[in-house]
Amino acid sequence: MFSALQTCAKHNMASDSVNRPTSSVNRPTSIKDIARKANVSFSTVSRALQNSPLISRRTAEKIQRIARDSGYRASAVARGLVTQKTKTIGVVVTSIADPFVSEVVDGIEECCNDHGYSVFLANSNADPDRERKVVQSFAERRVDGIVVTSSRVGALYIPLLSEMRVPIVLVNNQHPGEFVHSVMIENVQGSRDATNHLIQLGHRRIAYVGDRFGHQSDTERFSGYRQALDSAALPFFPELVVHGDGKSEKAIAITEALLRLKEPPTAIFCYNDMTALGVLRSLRAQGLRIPADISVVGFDDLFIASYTDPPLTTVRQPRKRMGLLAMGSLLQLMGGQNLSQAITVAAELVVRKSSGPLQKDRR
Amino acid sequence: MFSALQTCAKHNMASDSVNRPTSSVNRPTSIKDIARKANVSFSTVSRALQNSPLISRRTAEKIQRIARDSGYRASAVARGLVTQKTKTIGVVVTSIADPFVSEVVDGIEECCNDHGYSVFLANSNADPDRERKVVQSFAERRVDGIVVTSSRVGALYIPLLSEMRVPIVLVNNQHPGEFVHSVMIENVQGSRDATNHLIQLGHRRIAYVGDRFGHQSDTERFSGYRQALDSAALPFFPELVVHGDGKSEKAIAITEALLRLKEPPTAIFCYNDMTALGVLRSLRAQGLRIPADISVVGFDDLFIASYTDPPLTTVRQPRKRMGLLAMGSLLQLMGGQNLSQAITVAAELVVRKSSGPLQKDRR
DNA sequence: CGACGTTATGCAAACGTGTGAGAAAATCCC
DNA sequence: GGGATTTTCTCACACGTTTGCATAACGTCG
Repeated sequence: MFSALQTCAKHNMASDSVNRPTSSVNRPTSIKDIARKANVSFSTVSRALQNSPLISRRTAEKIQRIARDSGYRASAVARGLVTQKTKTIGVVVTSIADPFVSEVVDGIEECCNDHGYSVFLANSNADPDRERKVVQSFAERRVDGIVVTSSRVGALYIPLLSEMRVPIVLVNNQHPGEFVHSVMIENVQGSRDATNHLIQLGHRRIAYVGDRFGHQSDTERFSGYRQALDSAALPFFPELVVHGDGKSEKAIAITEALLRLKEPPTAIFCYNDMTALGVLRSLRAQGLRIPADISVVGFDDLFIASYTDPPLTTVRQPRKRMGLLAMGSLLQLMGGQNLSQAITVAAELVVRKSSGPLQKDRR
Repeated sequence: MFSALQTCAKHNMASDSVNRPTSSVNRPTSIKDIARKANVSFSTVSRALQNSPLISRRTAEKIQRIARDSGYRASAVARGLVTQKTKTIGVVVTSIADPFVSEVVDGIEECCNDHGYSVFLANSNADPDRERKVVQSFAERRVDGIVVTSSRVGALYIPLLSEMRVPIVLVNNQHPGEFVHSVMIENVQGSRDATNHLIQLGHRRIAYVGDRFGHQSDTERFSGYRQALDSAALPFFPELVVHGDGKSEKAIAITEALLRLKEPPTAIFCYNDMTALGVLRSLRAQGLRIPADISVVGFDDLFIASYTDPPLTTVRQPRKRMGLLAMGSLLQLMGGQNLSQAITVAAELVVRKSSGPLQKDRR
């Protein structure tokens, strides 16, 4: 047996030194090249570069110098094959061009970079098929973990999660469910704060322009609006609640309809800033002064919110921090810890110039 | 020799079947698992899954069925190791949260996805050190190509490029140089069109609010502005040219100074939309009507441009298309083709409501 | 019936790294 | 000075694929 192994080894080495000179494809310098230059075996090189205590300082320093001088970069793919860890995570987003998403990704990337991970980015375009394909590609890449942002198909991940054995964290997902880990904004508290703010300014007829009916975040924000009305003992007017689609065009038509009511609202709380943008434009087109004639409040605090005319009062989602938190959870999960709780993040009311007391006199 | 190989093989197989049951780490199913289930060698499985003509239809179908049923995903990392192609590209951006950048990345990602590539995303935060580290990490990952967006340190890549042998494409880079491939917006043409537009509206005193002095894109946009004045035989007033920093706060102060001139401009052409945002806000604060009293034109056509009051006339950069083009070039380069030309993309004037003829009478 | 193509499959060598086991060398202790 | 111990390094295997080459199975033809 022993002699067989010997022969085997010799054969390997022979074929090795025969093959080497024919490397016309110009591979990147490998650990073997360094070993040859340093006159040690390549496993010594491997240990030296990891600062293993098994290697003497002198040898280690010599090897490290040679490696540096010859611009050697250890292959992460070879390392990943043997360690079964790629130090890689996959990020699935609906669209990276969405400003909400891109800031979350900013946070994720920063955290990854600090911990030696690289991030694979993939758009799903909100298409479940595409989303499935993307996750499969992550499976082939053998990512160590996955973050999914703003997906509407969280349920999809439950079977996938059991199939590929990597942790998944969802950010602002539609149905966070119980099987997966998630980071969520406090929709209820945020919109309660926003509505309370309007109530304190003296408003009694406050409209809510929502997203499509049935979407979880819309339901939650509406619920915060109701809670604020109730705890102020204000009446709820069903005709002041309208469903949009989270975009500004639709909001324009909706606003016109609201203004045509016998008793129009004196304030409009919007599902998000994009909706508020449409509302603002429509109000201006009608010649109304903001906030003297009518107040507007948004949700998200997109970058644009401080540049509207007047600057928009809105509810801030700390997007980058949410990305950091998601990645923090993922790191813990990948480290084998078993946290089960979903993280929620407080939403912060940002008061600007689009909300104020009603001023009928000056009309 | 032959018997040595035999022994070697037997040894391998023996150790293999001994080790297998101890796999308590729960690895993903590998090609060998499939081979065992299908009662064929694992190389047959490999060929069957690639639809190699060497495998009979019957066997191939059987294997494919088994693979599908057991949720097998071939390891891209193992494949990458042997093929020396990872089907992976690296994207370096200054900040993914920048709306310009994120749309370029959107285009890149789309193109990658269509061609079976995955994208590694990394922020450089405009820090050259960080940028170097990021590229080194890409080198370790053995990416097949690199795209860099909006970097100010293009020169950095020339040595790096020769060290790691992968093609690089730059998008809107500061100094595209001659050694690398790039996609650039037509700054000169774009700002010439914008300035001409103002001239045709009857403006004679047109200010230019630039970026920091010395930045290439600023120099080019200023040059387009000069060309338009010259070819219309209009005088050039140095006092109407001011350097900002591409952000809106600075633009506010600059605008105030411009209005304090003995003969203030009747139109302001801005280096970018962010600058224009500051200009608009400042003009509004002074009680000026736009465009009746003064016209404003931006550059970039950020999403926000159509939501300002009034909507901003600006020059569009087709960001997503630039991403697609960059990735298209990269695909060709990775395919071994040797394109040497830099791609330039036409900028398109988008006329909205912030520009118009002067109306002194109605003041 | 044997020589010879074809076709379908298996074998084994890579790819570049990590790592446990053990050999060799150096050092120490009595 | 010889064995014990420590230090330093090497061997060989593994990770999960792809792929050139060998070969077995199966006609086909002279």
